[in-house]
This record gives sequence, C-alpha cells and structure tokens, in this order.
Amino acid sequence: MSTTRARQYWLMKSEPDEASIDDLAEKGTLPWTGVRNYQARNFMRDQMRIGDGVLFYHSSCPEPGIAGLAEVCSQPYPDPTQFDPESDYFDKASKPEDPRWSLVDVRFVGKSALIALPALREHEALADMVVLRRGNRLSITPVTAAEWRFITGKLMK
DNA sequence: GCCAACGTTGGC
DNA sequence: GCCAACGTTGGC
Repeated sequence: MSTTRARQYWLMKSEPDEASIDDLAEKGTLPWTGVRNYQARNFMRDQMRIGDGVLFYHSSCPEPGIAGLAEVCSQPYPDPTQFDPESDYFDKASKPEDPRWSLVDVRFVGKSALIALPALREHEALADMVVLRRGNRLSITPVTAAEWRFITGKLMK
C-alpha cells in the first residue's frame, strides 16, 4: 500500500537557451538534468512526487519569469550527465555505485503568457515566494498551495 | 559587464 | 570547525 500526500508545488528555473517552455512543449517530457546544488537535488530526490505541479521559470534571459506549467512525471533517478565526461555536467567525483546527483522528469502541461519577474513582485499574495527573496539563487524552490492558486488561477486567467 | 548573494573548497 | 578565497547564479 502506498502512502498518499497532498499534491505539492515547485518552481523550477531553466535557461531558455538550454531548455525553454517551447522545448518542453515539443518534447512532451524532459529529464531535469544539470542540477549541481545539494538543496535543489534534495527537493527532487527526497520531496517531489509524481503529479506535483511545476511553475516553469525562464532565467538568465532578457525577460525572466514564469512561462508555463509542467508536472513531475517520474520517480527520482541518477542524472546520467554526471557520468558523461563529454557533458558540461560531468562530475568525476560521482561514482555509478554511489551517484551524487539525482533528477526527475517533468511533463509539459501548458504554456502561459509570460509572467515577468517585476509583475510577480507586484502582488502582495506573492510577497513571501521563496524565488522572490533577495539574493535567491536556488534553481528549484517550493511554492505554497496559496501561491500556486494565485498564479494559476488569477495571473494565468 | 557589474555585482550582490551565497555555496563550496581547502588551509589551518 | 573556522573562515578566507574563490566560483557561480542571475537580475540588472
């Protein structure tokens, strides 16, 4: 018997040059490769469940912001790029018998009109969003159910 | 290109 | 375990 828990929500940053919401729409699903930060890894490895909601965020680009919706669609598994010497994400200290980096696959749900970063900051309801905190650099951050409802219900309407 | 913020590394 | 140096992220 499996334990159930309420659906949880996440914001995941991607540089559109590497993987944009259009790339995800075209491919259907994408493995979330390249995370090399322990906190972000732990979210994927230890806390995400299939079906969790994902705000797909474009970062390090001319117009940073939320570009669409996705959902977690796999269990966590080792990021194959960590073992590939040709990859930018190669980690020579990580051994296949004890992988350091995990990821999940995400599935395209929908593209939205871009909700740009300054627009996100306008809303009192989003004042405490982790991604909006000063100095935040985490590429994966938790989103509360209230924030999710506000963004998907009000801002994407 | 700048720089604030913060994670990681490594000497001690 | 401390902490300075260094590297990276990511908005501007």
